[in-house]
Amino acid sequence: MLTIGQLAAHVGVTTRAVRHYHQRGLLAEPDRDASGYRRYDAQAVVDLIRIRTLSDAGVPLARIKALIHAPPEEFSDAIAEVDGALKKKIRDLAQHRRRIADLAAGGGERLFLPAEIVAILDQLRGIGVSERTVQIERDAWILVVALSPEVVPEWVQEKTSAMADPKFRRLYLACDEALDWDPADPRLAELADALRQWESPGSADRSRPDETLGNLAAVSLMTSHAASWPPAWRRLSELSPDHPEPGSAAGGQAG
Amino acid sequence: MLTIGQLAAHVGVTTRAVRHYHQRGLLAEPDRDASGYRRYDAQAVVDLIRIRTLSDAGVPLARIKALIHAPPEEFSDAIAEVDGALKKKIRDLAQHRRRIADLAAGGGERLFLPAEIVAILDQLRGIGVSERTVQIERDAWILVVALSPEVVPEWVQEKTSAMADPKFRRLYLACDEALDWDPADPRLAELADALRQWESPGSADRSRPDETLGNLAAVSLMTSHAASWPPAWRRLSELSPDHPEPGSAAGGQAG
DNA sequence: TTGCTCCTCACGTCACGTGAGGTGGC
DNA sequence: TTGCTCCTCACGTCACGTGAGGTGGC
Repeated sequence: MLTIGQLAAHVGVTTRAVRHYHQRGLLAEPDRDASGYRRYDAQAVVDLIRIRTLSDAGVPLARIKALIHAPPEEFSDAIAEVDGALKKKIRDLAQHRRRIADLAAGGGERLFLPAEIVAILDQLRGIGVSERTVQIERDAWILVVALSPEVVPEWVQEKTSAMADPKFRRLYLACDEALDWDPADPRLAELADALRQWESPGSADRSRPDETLGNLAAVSLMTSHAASWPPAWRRLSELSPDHPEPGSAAGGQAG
Repeated sequence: MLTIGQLAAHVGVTTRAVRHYHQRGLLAEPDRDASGYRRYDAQAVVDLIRIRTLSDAGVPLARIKALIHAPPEEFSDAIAEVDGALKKKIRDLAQHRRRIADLAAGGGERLFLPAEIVAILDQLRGIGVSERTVQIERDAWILVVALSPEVVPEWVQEKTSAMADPKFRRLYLACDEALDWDPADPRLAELADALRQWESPGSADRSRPDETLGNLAAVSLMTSHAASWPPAWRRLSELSPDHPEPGSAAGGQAG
């Protein structure tokens, strides 16, 4: 016969856990000895290991209580279900390992943006765009993805084909340099003109009305986001009334 | 700018969780709009995803709070540690899958007894011992393993070599048949004589004092366990004063 | 006698869940 | 006007952990 401490130690749980299982009605209260101590037989070891095996597998105590007294068929069905849940949990944990690895790798844009957009940001870095501007572009994309995920494929397409145009790349770099200019700087007007003159390579292929309607929400979102832009860019935006977002992720425009 | 619902939905958490992170100081409280609603920018999305990635990986919120403001080196050290914990958790879950599979497989003695003892029990079943007697033997072993694990290898050895002796096997089966006899049945005295006459094959090789001292605790344990035996076996025990446990797991005796 | 185990309350913990009661936006 | 989202308390949940205060066994 075992004391509660011997039972608990052998099964690898605390005495508090054993008492908790008594309280919840999972494990039968054993007889007491002369001094009121609980005395356990071998069956209690078997019962406790069963309880622990299920509990360690993630089964809630209330469910374990029901399963203990369930017919064999219901029990084995439940076990199959628990096994499926464990498999899923293992897959999830493997996924979490990949995600914290992304976290460690420099902060990991992969965590909060789809791969195509990460590729665009890397391309910007590749042509020499400053990290500050890349961050502004990144933040714009994050908001677009969060609020209007349905426009993302189209916008990515436009941005990608724009990036293939050397003129666009030059304009983007020019906006990048203008980041800290005085809003009264006369060169901003020139830059605004150049932006207006640049034509998106893909823009001729699309039907205007669809695009306008589809982007309405996203454009208004970008406009509110523009509040956090540097002064020079806000001025640039005022100088280009057709283009409310000079440095944004919005399709076909330099930033 | 995002409302709390939009932010939460995009990151895949509840609004309650976001407010909880504000309360715990993990996520900065953003500015409010005219009607007192929280308004989030892209950085909040980034911060929340970071928090969630760590939390999903099992890092306590208090630790996440410290890590967010930690230098990069401490951060990556912590990530490595978290990754190790995840690896361990995955191994543990794989182990739990194996254990619930044992549970489903007929209740699984493998769960609460070492393999060599399971083999002994299966051998008993193989020679035709009743399931009731096997259960008594099983329960005896469970108590021995729990209370005196150090004697187990020796007792297993003795029991295994005894089982190789045809005379022992016949005696064991005889005790099995005697399970429900009347305690006054005269055949019990004959059986007790036969038990006394049987000599363990390995007993001549051992030094008596060592054995006696080493088994003292276990023997007294078996004696208390004997209280749960059927009446005929208790009588058998009285008739064999040298052998207090006729049907027990104790080395060298028939059961 | 000392240290260890056992006993029974009963409050604490962790990361939120879940109404309760009320207001703002479309 | 209706339904949905937002707001702030504040108590509830799950599986125990952790003393508090006291007694029994070696």
